Amino acid sequence: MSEVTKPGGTRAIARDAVRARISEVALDLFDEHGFDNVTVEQIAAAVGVSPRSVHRYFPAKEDTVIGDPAGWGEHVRDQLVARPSDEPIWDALLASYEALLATPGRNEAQGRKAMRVLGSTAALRARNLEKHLLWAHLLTPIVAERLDGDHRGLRAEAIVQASLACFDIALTAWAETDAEESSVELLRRSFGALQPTA
Amino acid sequence: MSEVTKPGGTRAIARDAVRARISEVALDLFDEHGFDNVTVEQIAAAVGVSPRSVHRYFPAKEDTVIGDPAGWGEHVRDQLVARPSDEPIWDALLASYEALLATPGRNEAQGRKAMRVLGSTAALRARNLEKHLLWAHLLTPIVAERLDGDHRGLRAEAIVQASLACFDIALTAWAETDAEESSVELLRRSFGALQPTA
DNA sequence: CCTGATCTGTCAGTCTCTGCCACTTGTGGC
DNA sequence: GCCACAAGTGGCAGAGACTGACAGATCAGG
Repeated sequence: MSEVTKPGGTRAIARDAVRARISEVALDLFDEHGFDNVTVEQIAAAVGVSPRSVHRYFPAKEDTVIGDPAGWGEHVRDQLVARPSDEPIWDALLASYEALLATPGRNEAQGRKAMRVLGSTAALRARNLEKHLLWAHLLTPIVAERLDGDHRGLRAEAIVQASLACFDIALTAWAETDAEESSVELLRRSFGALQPTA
Repeated sequence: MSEVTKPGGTRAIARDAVRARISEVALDLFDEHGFDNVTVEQIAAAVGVSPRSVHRYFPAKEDTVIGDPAGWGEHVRDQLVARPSDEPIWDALLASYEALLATPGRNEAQGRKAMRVLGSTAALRARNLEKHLLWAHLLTPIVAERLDGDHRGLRAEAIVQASLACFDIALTAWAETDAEESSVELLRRSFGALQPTA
């Protein structure tokens, strides 16, 4: 994503800008009226393009909120593989997620708004689930490699899914509180709930 | 559901039968051609009713596969509240899910087919997620009551979501294997993955 | 048999999403 | 500066899921 001065770049720049603008306008409308009460036609009108073009930038209405899942998933995976192999698996996962949350360049208010809208609409929760499944596919083999004993595949899947659940709960809680607590703090707390012994 | 000879019951019986028939036919079609490649019109034609009637029995196409989530969720909740209050929370949850899986009157082949179709389609996974959220809303307050210390709400949520993830993973694995292992066995194993210390 | 409630089908309409085609606009070569 | 080509855009038509309204059919109970 975002090459360094790609040949013929002005067009790509314009495209990215339009894409960001659609996403921004859509999020505002969703936050105000609710996802289901806003039509693609309204978004298009607010941005100043045709409904057809909105669908060219975003295959589905939900994608205006979710964004690009694959990129962040690979980021988490890279963090996880970089962890020392003798580290407890839960610590490694927690650290990987923390690195993601600590990534700069993320607008706090915008992020909260996105999470709020996301949590309040079934269609968006569904898209978020697909993102999690994508992440799980990336993380599970790595986790399985670090386990001993039988049934590593199943156990790795359980661990990854459970950790993703914690991640989600932490972000949801973070979106609902008013900046009183950091997302990292909430993430650690939800992770801690699964390990009363640690 | 299914009262004992409800007054004016013949109509209710017919209704339940038609409902079951639609669900059965739809599941077969989905399993053969894929969920997205089967239209409501085709299901209606195969059953012998109008498309409008199919939507009368099932608000959404996905509901023909998922069935009634609320009923089973309440069943699990009842199991959980009946557990001794000094039992470790994970044991109580495991036992509650086990009781659900052990419920008789569930066609094994039909169940596997439903889980197989469910796992292979995004729209159905989404509906399944909504079921889980419904269950989570029922179970979380009960779990929170059994916890000590701070942040019981968040911790209870993490525990419930993680346990539901285990439940789902076990059922998915069960649907993919060929009757070699019982669903209860797989459930215990996935639960065990989260408690290496126990 | 008749009355009223329930069930069903048909029709029209909304909304998301997808091809298709024509038109405009920016890009690069000459 | 001009021109061919690619990329972006808009309008149109259509599929498919779902909803509301209306009219006819069906069945329980008096």
